Amino acid sequence: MLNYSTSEENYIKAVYHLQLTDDSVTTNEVAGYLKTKPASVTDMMKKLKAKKLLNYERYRGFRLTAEGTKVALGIIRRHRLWEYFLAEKLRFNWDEVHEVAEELEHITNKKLVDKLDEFLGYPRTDPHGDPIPDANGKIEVTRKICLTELPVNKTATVNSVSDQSSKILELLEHKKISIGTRLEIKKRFEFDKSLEIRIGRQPAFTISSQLAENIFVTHE
Amino acid sequence: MLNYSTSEENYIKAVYHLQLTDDSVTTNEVAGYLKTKPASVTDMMKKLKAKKLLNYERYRGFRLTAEGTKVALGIIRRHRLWEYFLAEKLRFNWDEVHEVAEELEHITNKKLVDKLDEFLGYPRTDPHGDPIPDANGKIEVTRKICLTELPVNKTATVNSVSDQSSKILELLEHKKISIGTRLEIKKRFEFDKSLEIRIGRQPAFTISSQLAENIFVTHE
DNA sequence: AATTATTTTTAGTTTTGTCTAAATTTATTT
DNA sequence: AAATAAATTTAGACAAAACTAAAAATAATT
Ligand SMILES: [Mn+2]
Ligand SMILES: [Mn+2]
Ligand SMILES: [Mn+2]
Ligand SMILES: [Mn+2]
Repeated sequence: MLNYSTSEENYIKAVYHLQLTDDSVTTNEVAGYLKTKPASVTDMMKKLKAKKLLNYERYRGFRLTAEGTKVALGIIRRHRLWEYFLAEKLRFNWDEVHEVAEELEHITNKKLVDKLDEFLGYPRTDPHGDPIPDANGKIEVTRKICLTELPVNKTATVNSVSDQSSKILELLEHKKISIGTRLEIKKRFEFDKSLEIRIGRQPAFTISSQLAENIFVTHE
Repeated sequence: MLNYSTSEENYIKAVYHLQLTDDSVTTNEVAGYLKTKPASVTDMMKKLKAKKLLNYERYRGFRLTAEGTKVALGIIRRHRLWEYFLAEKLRFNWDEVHEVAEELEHITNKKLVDKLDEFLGYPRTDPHGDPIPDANGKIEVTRKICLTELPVNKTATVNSVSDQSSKILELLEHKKISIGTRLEIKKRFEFDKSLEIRIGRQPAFTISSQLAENIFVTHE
């Protein structure tokens, strides 16, 4: 496996994340995601195409090749292992891990990564609930749904949260909701799409539609 | 404290290390140390002078300013904390830690470094026996001498080893010498400068002058 | 279908860090 | 004190990664 620059890696990862929801990724999407300019994206996409990491015909958008996907999963593995390390070992808050992991992920030394994985006890998910690819690049596909789609009275487990700011963290901590919390919806209110939810045997309480939209759960 | 590029940091650290033994550091010394060309060194020295990190008049060599020294100690702190982490937590061998730490040292996030220090239990020295600067940039000055200079029959403690290759590690492991080992010289042989040394009550054995030259000890 | 708007690409700069080759300065010999 | 050698700096080139502004292609409207 060849080595890629920090910049190349950031673009590869961006395309990977964007193509999860979108089948073809556009120049403007990548530019928006990385806070860079469209012209810079075009330059880099040409380079990554030349390295056979993505398919790209001009004006047609991009998708990672199998090789590109493998590279992306390596970066994501490192990113999430470091996030786990920062949260579990260094007691970082949930909203502080991402920024530092964004730098640590670019150190590709294989022994470092695999020994870190071992040291951490082979964690399955990062502090945001996202799955960590294993040393072979295999990643768990969790069929998660948005809390807004969960049927009433079906118990589900909080799997991940899409917004990762300190503002949502503050609210989630106050409501005592975290990754792994088991909960069920008792009632949905049509007027403001707010939800009445219950955790275990505790009294039910209400959460806003804005919060519910950012919570993802698994059930059955 | 401003932020410096990876490249700037590598040069700052090189000058720091070189000026420990040499009162003025030369262009060729830095080029040799960093495996770069003299012309590149001159370019960077101009830049670091402009940033007031070192004193430099052309053709006259360089020395770090107080500010430059502070920056250097920050880099060395990060380098040695990561070396300690790699050796103690990830069970890296002694000769494998340097290369990875060379990359990790450039992540300057203060919280990361200070929390790592706390997690490691505020270690005083790295796996090679070199002191780790504290969060304020204070570093212990150990009056260490080369084993070749230790008087006969004076017990001393192995403090550090200047060569950090796997070849010296192999030999030291075989001889059961490591950082912290207490030993004394029983006899020096003029012919080849070899030394007969003893560890505790064990039988004495011989080491070569080439090995002795790379071992540093403290005594009293 | 023609016009307008949006997206994407191209062309040309800029910054950082590296290099080679030539020029200059300093150090060492004769 | 010249002459020669070594070290250092300058000049000019190059690659990576970013940018702006203009051109080209595609998409959306009228
Ligand atoms: Mn990154
Ligand atoms: Mn994450
Ligand atoms: Mn380094
Ligand atoms: Mn060390």
